[in-house]
Amino acid sequence: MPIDPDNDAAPRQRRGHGRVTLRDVAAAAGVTAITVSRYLRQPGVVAPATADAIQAALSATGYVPNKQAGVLASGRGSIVAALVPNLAHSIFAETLQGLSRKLEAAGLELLVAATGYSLEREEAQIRALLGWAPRALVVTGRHHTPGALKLLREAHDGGCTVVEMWDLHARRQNGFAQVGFSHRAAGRRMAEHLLARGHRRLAYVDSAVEGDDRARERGDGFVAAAQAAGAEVRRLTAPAGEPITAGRAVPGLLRTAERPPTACALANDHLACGALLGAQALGLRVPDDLALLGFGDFELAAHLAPGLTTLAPPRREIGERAATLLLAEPDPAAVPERVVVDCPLVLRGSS
Amino acid sequence: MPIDPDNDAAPRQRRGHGRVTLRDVAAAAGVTAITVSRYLRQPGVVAPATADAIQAALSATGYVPNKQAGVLASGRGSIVAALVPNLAHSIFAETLQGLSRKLEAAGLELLVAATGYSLEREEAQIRALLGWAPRALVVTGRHHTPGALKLLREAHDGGCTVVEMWDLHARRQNGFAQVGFSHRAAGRRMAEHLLARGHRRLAYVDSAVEGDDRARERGDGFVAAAQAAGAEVRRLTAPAGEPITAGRAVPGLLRTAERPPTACALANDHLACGALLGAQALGLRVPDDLALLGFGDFELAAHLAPGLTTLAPPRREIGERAATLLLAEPDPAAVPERVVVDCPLVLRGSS
DNA sequence: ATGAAAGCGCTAACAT
DNA sequence: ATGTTAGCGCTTTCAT
Repeated sequence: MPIDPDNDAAPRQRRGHGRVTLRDVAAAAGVTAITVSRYLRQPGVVAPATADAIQAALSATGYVPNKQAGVLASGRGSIVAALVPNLAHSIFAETLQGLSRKLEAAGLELLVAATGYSLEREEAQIRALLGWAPRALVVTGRHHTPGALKLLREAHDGGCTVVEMWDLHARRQNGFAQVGFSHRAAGRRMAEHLLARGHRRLAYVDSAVEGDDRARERGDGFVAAAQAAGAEVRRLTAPAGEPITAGRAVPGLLRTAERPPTACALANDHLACGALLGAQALGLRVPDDLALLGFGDFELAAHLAPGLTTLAPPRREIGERAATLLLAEPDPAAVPERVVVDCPLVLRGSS
Repeated sequence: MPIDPDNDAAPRQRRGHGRVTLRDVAAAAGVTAITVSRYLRQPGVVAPATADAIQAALSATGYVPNKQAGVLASGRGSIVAALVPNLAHSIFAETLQGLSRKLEAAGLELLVAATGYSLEREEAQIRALLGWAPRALVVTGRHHTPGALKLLREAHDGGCTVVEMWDLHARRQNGFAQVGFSHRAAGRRMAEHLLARGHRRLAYVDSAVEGDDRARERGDGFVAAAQAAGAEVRRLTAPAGEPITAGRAVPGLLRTAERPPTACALANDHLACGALLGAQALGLRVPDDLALLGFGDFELAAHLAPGLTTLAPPRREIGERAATLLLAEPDPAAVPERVVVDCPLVLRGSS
C-alpha cells in the first residue's frame, strides 16, 4: 500500500469518477496500462511473471473495465440492440430469451426496447439505440417508417448487422438479414385447414391491438384463401381489453349473423382460448357447432378441453437464429441471409 | 457542398469509423463542435441564427450522436441494467415491460440479462453490465453471491443506484433500494386462507426449478404458519418439465398419501392450473375434495372452472416502481428507499 | 514482450 | 453566445 504522493496540491479540475482504471491496475502491477490491456484481451502474450503480477493487481483493485472507453477506442462494441412490440408478450419474451441466451454465450449484451406496435416509436428507438454503435440491431417485422429504413440502411452500411425477425420479405426488399416466416402463407394455411375440414362459412377475428402488421397479414392470407376456394368469409375485430375476456365475447358476436360461420380463426391463442370458453358458455359444441383455430401455441392451448388447434411459431428459435445470424456475419459485403423457419399447424380437438 | 480539400495524401493511420461526427456537423454549420454539442443539450443557449444553421446541418448529415463518447466525457450515462431469472417468464417479462416504459419516457435505455436462477451467472452478469457504467442496476431478489454483493456495493458507492426487486429484506440488510413484498408473509397468508376455510391437512408444492428463492420462502412461510396452527402439512416437489403438465400430476401424487391433504398450495399458477385440471381428470371435485391455491394470478387462472384462487403480485407495478425509484434517487447519500407493494389474495372458486 | 504517443468523439472547465 | 484546451479510459499504431 504505497502512499499516494499526489495528494498535496489544491484539487484542481479533476474529472475522473473515482473508479479503478487500467492505469491504477498497471501501477499496482508495476507495468503500464497497455500491458494490462493486452493481458485482458490475450493473456498469452505477456510474460508469465507479468501475468501473475497483473492478475494479483486485478483482484486486489477489483477492476471493472470501462466498456465505453473500450468501444470508443477500438470501434468494436459488444452491444446488440433488439426492438420488439412488447416485452411482456409471451411470443416476444421467448424470442428475447432465446436471443439473450445465445448472446450471453458469445459475450455480448442485450439492449432492448418496446415499440408498442408504433412505427414512429420504433424510429425514435432505432435512432437512440444506434447511438451505442451496436454490433447488431434486431427489429421486429419488415415494415418501418422511411426514416427508420434510412437509419437501418446507414447502420448496415456502417457495419452493424441488421436483422428483421418474425416476418419475411418475399424478395429481400430491405436488404437486411431476416429470420421468420410468411404470415400471409400462415393465414392461408389456417383457411385451408378449415376448408379441408369441410367448412364453407369462415371468419377471421383480428385483435383490437392496432399496428400488429403480422396478424393483419395472416388475416389477409386467410380471407384470400377462403375466397379463392369460393367460401363465405367474414372478418371482424375482437373487443378491446384483456384478450381472453375479449375472446369470450367472440362466439356471441358470430351468432348474430344471419348465417353464422361454422369455423373461426383468431389473431392469437389468447383470443382463441377465450372464444373456446365463450362458445362453451353459450352451449355451443366445439368443434361441431363452431370450429376454432388459434395462433401462437401458448401453453394454455393444449390444456383446454378440447385442446385448441393452432399454429405454432418457433418463438424461441427465432431469437436463437437471429443470434446465430448476427454472430456469424462480420462481412458487410456478404448477401444478408434469409432464414425461413417453420410454423407448423398443431392439430388438437377444437377443429 | 464544398469539396473536401483533404483527400490528396496517402491514407495514413485513420481510425475513425466513417460515421458523421459532431465536427462534421459543426463544419457544415460554420461553427465549432462545442456549439453543436450545446445546441443538442440545451437548444436555447445558442443564437437563433446559429440554431437554424445547426439544425440544417444536423438533418443534412443525418448525425447520430455517439453515446460512448458522450458518457465517457460527461460521466453521465443513460443506461439502466436489469437482471431477471428469465426474460420469458410472464412475471418478469411484465416487470421489464413496466420498467422499460417508464425508462423510455425518461430517455433511458434498458440493458437486460437473464440469470437462469443462478447466482453465479448473476455475479458474472453484474460484472459485465457494470462495465457500461449504468446509471442504475436492477436485480431480482435479495440473495447474491459475496462477490456480487461486493460489486453491487462498489457500484452503489460509485453513484449507481442499485434496486433489488420482487423481494424485501426484513432490515435493509444490503443497503440497496428495494421494491417488492415478503414472500414468507405471502406463504403464511396462503396457509392462513386455507386454515380459515377449515382445512387441517395441507400441502405445499415446490416447482422443480432450482434457485427460485422466493418460491422456496413462500413454502417456508406456508409450512411455518400451518404448523403454528397445529395443522398437518407436507411439502413436495412437482415433477420436472413443462409446468402445467407437471401440475397435472400433482393430485395423483397427493392421493398416494395415507391421509391425503384436503388443500394444496403451489409455487405458481401454471402448476396450480395443471393441478386443477389433473384433479378434475381424476374425478376429484375442486374445492370440495381438494382445494387449490396458486401464486401469480396468470391470465389463465381466472378462466378455468372453477377459477383459481391465487395471490396476485403486482408484476407491472414492481417494474414501474423500480423505475420511479431509480429515476428519483440522484443523491447517493440518501437512505435507499424500501417500497412495499401489495400482493393481494384473489378469491375464486378453487378454494 | 513491453512501451510511448496519439486519438476514438464527446463534454467540462476555463476563457473571451 | 461562442471558442480553446484538455481529458474521459481505453486501444491503436509504431517503436524498441
